Amino acid sequence: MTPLNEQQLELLHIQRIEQIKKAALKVFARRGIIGTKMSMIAAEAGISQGLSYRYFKSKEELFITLIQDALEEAKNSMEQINHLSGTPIEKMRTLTKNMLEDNNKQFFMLIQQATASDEVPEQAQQLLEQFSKENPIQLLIPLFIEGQEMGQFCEGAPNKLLFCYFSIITGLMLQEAQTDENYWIHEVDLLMKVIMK
Amino acid sequence: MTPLNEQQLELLHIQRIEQIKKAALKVFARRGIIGTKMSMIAAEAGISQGLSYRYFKSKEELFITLIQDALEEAKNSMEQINHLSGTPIEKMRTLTKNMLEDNNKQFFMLIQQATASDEVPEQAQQLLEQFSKENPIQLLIPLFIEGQEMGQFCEGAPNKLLFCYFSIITGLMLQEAQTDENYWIHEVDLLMKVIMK
Amino acid sequence: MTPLNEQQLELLHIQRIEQIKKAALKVFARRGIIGTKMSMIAAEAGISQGLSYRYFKSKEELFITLIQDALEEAKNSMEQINHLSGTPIEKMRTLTKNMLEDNNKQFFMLIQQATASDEVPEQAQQLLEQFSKENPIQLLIPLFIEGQEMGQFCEGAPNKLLFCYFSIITGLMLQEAQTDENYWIHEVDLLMKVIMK
Amino acid sequence: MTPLNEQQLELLHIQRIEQIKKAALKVFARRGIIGTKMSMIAAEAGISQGLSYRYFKSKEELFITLIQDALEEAKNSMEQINHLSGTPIEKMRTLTKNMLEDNNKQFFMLIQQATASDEVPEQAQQLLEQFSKENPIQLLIPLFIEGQEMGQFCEGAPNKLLFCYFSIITGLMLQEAQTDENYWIHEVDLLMKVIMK
DNA sequence: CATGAATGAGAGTTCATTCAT
DNA sequence: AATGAATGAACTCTCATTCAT
Repeated sequence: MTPLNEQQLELLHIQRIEQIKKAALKVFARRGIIGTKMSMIAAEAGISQGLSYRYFKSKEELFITLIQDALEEAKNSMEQINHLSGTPIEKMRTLTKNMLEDNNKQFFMLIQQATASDEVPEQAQQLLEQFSKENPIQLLIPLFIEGQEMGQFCEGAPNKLLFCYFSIITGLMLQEAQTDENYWIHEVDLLMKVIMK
Repeated sequence: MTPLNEQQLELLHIQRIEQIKKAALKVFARRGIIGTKMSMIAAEAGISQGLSYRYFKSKEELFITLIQDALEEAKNSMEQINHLSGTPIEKMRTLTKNMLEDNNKQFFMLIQQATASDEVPEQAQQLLEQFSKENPIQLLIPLFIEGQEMGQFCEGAPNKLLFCYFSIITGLMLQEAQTDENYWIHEVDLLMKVIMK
Repeated sequence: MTPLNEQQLELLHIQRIEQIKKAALKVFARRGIIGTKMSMIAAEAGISQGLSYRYFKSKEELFITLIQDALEEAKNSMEQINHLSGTPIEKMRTLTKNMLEDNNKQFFMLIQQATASDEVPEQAQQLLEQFSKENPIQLLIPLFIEGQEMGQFCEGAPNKLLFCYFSIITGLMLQEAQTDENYWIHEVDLLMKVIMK
Repeated sequence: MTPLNEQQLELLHIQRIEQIKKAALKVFARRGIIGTKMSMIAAEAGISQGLSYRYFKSKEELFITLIQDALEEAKNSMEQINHLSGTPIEKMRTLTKNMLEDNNKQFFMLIQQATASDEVPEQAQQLLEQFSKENPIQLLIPLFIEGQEMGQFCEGAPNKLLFCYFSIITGLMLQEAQTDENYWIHEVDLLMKVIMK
């Protein structure tokens, strides 16, 4: 039993946190905060019931942490789109595929669960509202205008079109969430019809 | 010696049931079956906690009853569309507006909540599966084909287009569900873009 | 609607009380005070749920009243035995048959239920204790001694024999209570073996 | 890293179950299933309200388990009587003393409570009915006949005599149940008079 | 007087969180 | 650090009692 040095302990600590967060994300995304029992997360992570509490003060804190991650991830996705190369359509297609990917889908679902429920912790509520105010979706507007000017995208107020576009994504994910399938990732072009000419 | 006659009692009975169902629908639609406490429904209906149990054996039974109503309503909407007059586009527009109306929106949300959750009562589960099998959405396919033949609707497999179309509706409702606004009902035409040429 | 005069009202009042007491006795005797719902008594009496409360302040009061009646009845049975004619054995046989009769059986069961349960109202508890102290069973002791002197009854401490005798009665009633039969009333002599030579 | 090894945990688990069953038996035997609150059992066992639910799914399951134990115990008592040595009278005397012992008395009372109540869980009902059908009391009949042939027991249909005999036991226990005394265990011979010549 | 709808306190049960080991 | 047993607040549901009609 050689004691581990500080660095190794630190590493283990981080790994544990990630392990728990990953398990929690999977369960929260599917079942929401109320529908999720701490025992489910523990089972999913393969640890004991009490252990999560060494790393997160409460179920709420764990949920809030994940919401933060999810919003950050969402923001990143939006920001990075402008660094891609290609036409507006190609960029949107890439973004769409990215969102429908498994990992991001869980983040997306988590946000959806949180947005749709009245049961989210106060602080998560605030993060969501702040996100909604910052509205990173706005970051896509220049891209949209460019697309419209190029004649690729259809006419209309860009923010409305975008809102509509994200509604499809949301709706599809909810359907898919039940089936564990990844059908629509192959039908991206159909989804994009709503914004294309 | 009964102060009220049978007819009056029967009427009051029905009114109470409707009152409770209305309150329950509102809360269930927003919060799902687990997130909803019977005390919330009672408060919403302006009655005491115990009273609901004179009219519904349990929270589950109340929920199942509402799911039944919602599915019936959905089926009716689909069936009646063919009795409308007008072009396929006009018919779809009517259906869409109908769905986005407040009352139907709540039914829609309820079904969404039930479909998305693992915690629904067995019987509700079965009703949803049966509905899914019957797939009343199929009723719209002839309309779609007609629209495509008339050149109003875009090409593509009708069932995919329909699925996509309902995903938008779902997504929009979820967004709106939080705000109690009725914004998109005014933007029906934008939503229909996805199915139109 | 000729108004009834005071006497008639008084009569109705008494009849109602008897009606409720009779129904309550039947249900209490079988199910005990906790196992009995006021709605059961109402149903048995063929009246509405609320009506009992015009005649008895509470379920407890109704129960206590019946305990009083039962104890009184028991005392009477014991007292009257000495006014009967016949040998000690004949007297005991008469008493036994009397107890096993349907109406008295219910009183007996009620007392048994009350004695055996910890849930009886305070006041009922006191009545039972007082009865136990007065011990009307003692009234039978002279009869017993007479029987022993006549060589009809077996030897032994009369109070022990009596206690044992009543235990048989109790036990039999409990068995019969389940079956609604009146079997043992025909086997009185077997029961009496315990006290006879 | 588990502080206790598996064996120790297993042992603690069994001890807890026994602790809860013992407390529950004591309370159920006195108050029946309805009259018993889970909080009473918890208090009697010196544990918190929720803990019982780690070991028994519900109050009903706990009750059923105890009924099973009680019936098993009863059956064993009957079966073992034939393995004893001695005359029929001596055997019955042993059985009687055994039944009046404290632990068995509680089992007996539990069965009595369950038989007398309409509120027992379905499964407990079935166990009781099955026991009643198997009728282990029949096991005593050969002993009885032997006793009659030896001239120790009185004449008469053995099953009637046995029923009568058990009624005394039942009745006595009910009396004693209130007092926590063990008086009659010293007066076994008096009880046996009913079956003896 | 009589009804039965309505109330609300209290019981059974679950589960987030704590704690002994 | 890790386990899982133990706690107790909070939720669903029942039923004695009250009250409008």
